[in-house]
Amino acid sequence: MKTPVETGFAFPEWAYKPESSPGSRQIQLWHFILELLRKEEYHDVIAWQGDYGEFVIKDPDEVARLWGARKCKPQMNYDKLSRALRYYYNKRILHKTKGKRFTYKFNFNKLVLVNYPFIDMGSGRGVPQSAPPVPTGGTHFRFPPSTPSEVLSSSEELRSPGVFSGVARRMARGSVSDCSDGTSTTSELEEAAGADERAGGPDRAFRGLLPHRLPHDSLFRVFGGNQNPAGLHRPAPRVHPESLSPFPVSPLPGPGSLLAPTLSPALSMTPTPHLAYTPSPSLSSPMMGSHFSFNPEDMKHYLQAHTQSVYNYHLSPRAFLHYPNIIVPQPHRPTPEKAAAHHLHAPALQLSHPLGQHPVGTEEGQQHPSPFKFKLQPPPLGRKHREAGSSLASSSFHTSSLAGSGQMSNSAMAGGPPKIKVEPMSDMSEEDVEVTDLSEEEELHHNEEEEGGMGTPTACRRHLYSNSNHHINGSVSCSSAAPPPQNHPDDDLDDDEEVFKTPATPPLGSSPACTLITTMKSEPCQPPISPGGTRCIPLKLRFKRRWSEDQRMEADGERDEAEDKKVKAEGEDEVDGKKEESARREGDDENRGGRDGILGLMLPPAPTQRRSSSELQRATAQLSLENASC
DNA sequence: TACGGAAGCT
DNA sequence: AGCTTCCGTA
Repeated sequence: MKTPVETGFAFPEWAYKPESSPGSRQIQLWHFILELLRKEEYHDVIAWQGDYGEFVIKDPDEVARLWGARKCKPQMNYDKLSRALRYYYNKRILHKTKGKRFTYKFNFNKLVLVNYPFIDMGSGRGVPQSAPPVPTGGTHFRFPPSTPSEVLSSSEELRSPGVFSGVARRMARGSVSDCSDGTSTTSELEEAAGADERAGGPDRAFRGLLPHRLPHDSLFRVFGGNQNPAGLHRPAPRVHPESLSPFPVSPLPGPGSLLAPTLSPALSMTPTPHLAYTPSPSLSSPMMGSHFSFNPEDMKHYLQAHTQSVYNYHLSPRAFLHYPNIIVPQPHRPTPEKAAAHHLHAPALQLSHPLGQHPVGTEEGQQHPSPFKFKLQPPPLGRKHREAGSSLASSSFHTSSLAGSGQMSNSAMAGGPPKIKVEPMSDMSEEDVEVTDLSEEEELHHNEEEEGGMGTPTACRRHLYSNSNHHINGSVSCSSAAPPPQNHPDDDLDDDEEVFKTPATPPLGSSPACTLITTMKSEPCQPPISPGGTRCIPLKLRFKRRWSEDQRMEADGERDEAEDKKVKAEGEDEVDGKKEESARREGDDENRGGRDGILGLMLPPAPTQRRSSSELQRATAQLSLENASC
């Protein structure tokens, strides 16, 4: 096995430039943390530990000092640093590992998104510059440099996945340069970096991080794995308890790896797709074939994967929509079947895929030529909100509504009430949650069926949920037929919360939509997608729904948050006290929904579509066409 | 030790 | 936006 992590991971420079800080050259704390984590020399100060993505600050004062040096804030201390970290809770970049001192955990989902912020599929020419060793020559992928300057140096920097190896370091330097502390982290880091480079160059660094060379794909995968935190399957992942990167990468290079039992379902779900799409040949191969190509299909998969990630991780679907420069080539329309086929190829993956794919993915993704803007940071709800979430309304779901949620819900719900043990909402940590999905197998079957036949991609969004967190077993499946939908038990509200929040109304399509989120809500799940081709519709619906939500979200987003907060404030006491109970009640009441997870399910009234955009329409139209084909 | 509001800075 | 600083609370 390789240690994924050894040094840490490599994020392409652009990874460090979240949309959130466009243009900002200042290093962000989380970037900095990753940087430290990546350097062995800092392992005594901060290191990966525990679950994937989980790290412990061994020497808070030192970390604070380093951070202060980097930011030229001599007054920095752990108290302040930790405040900044807490600030990330809301952004969902991090969450605290409860019960473990100075231990936090990254939400790689977001990071993942960040990783592939700009994909220009439109032009066939793009190549993933940032991508590590890219197997295939011409890919459509292109990772535009955040800044022009970066572009210049791009080749190398971008190329190396090693995070700081290239740009990051530079950035660091630049940012730090002003401060001439001697202690500045920057210099230290730089040195380290230099060492790395000398040693092997970017590639090397990269390798160090991941098992083989993990391309972005790998990263995705990893993330997925990480995400699963549930620890469900944790089996394979971590090689070294400590130095490790958050990515539990499966040792298996090829598709097999994906499928590998060890991988958690979650992995398969989220990550898998990614893998498929990833550039790296070895990894990607499973689904796509031996080599990854940036052809439309691949891209589609890729998008799907992203989508999945979004859903899985509770990222707001909006993210996709907003995705800045994603241009999906519209080559030939990918047939759903194909997508399915891909999924099928990788069994394990498949399972996961179904869910994930649909959501945005595949068809949608491909179909839409229009560029989406991606927002990395969905409006985070406060914990309380989430917890209270149940209260529901507040947040409302973002959800993903779209398909993702729908399916998810379906699958989750449909899947029969999986028994899930969920911790009180309050606790989001994945670790804590244990979920058992009784219906896993069934779900899986269903999924297969769906994919294969009905396929819809939709089917399994649920996995996302589960994957994302809770699926312990790893089996991820979506149950199409399953009866009572269960909400997903989500433990990790952080990640999931958004997901759960779905608009209550199923706007667009009511129908078939079992797949749609609607299901989640209350209706027992209707058979998700009926084999008859329903799926086509669902996609549209989903798409629309998503769109609607997206629209709504944007409009309401801030407001919602505010409301949430209010709610929280108002109801907090009550909610807190009752969280668990209420959650359960909800579950019981609705029955369909999972218990706790359900909270999220409780959806607020459906938002009305506020507006439509030409792009959307176009996309929809395209989807329709595709569907028609179905 | 941790959380999160509030205000302020860049 | 992304912290930084301060502070009250648990």
